[in-house]
Amino acid sequence: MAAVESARPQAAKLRWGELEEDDAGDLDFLLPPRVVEGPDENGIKKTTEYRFDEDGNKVKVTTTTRVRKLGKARVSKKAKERRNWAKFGDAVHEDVGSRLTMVSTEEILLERPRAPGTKEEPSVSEGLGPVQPGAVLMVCRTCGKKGDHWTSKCPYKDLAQPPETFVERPSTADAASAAPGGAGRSAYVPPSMRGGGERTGTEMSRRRNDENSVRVTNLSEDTREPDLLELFRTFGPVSRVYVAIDQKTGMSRGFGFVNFVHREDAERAINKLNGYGYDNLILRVEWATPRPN
DNA sequence: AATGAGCGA
Repeated sequence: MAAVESARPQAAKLRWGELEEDDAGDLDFLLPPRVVEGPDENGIKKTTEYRFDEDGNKVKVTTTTRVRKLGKARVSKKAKERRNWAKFGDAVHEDVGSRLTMVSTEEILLERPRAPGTKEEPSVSEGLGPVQPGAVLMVCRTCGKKGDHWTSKCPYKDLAQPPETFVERPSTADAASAAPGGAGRSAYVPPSMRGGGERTGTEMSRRRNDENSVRVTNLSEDTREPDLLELFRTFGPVSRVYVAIDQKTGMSRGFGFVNFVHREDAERAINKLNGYGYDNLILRVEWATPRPN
């Protein structure tokens, strides 16, 4: 660095990036200027320039390039073919060739818990008689009843199939998605649970339920709940799947639980899948012992 | 080898 500065004091004014220049760079003024010819009618451009090579010898460099004519982009055969397709969709009403790209007007409906602008939970006080102030948040997550009892005290909590008499409880999956925010419980339907129909009466619940609970261990670390569901649903309606996740790492802990609506299905699943090779590992499938609360 | 999270007065 010091040597450079003493030899060529003006280099001190250069920024570090400019110092990266080839040493000969400073002597460029000794070279003839660059000459560019063309491009001619064929798009051929010739450039003649001079530089110093690494040994300090003057070298003449001529470059010939073909310049693509403006607006004459190369189009692949396939693309040309596509241009001859008959117009379809919204483009059938367009003049041929007027536009190659159409803006889609297709409506895509997104499911969301509550559409913006709609009101939240109906007020607790409506029609429920006297409600303790401060009890507004007391909504049973099992039956949806407000201001009456906590989930843990729900009279229906042990019922596999909640009675149809539940207040404000949509009885079908369709009703659940058609009335976002209106029901007493979350209207969100996980993707794997959407599209009701077949599943009537076997509603998957996030709620813990120890009925017909099957413990699955020796799961590979990338087995997720949908995978478990796929595997076990062939035995009958599954009310819940759970894969234990390490809260710190977010990784599977290698075990999970599957709850069946019917005990016989659980039993068949255990008999069939215990010792079953899945994702390079041998599954262990057994009855789960209920966890103490 | 291994037994789940959330959701509160």
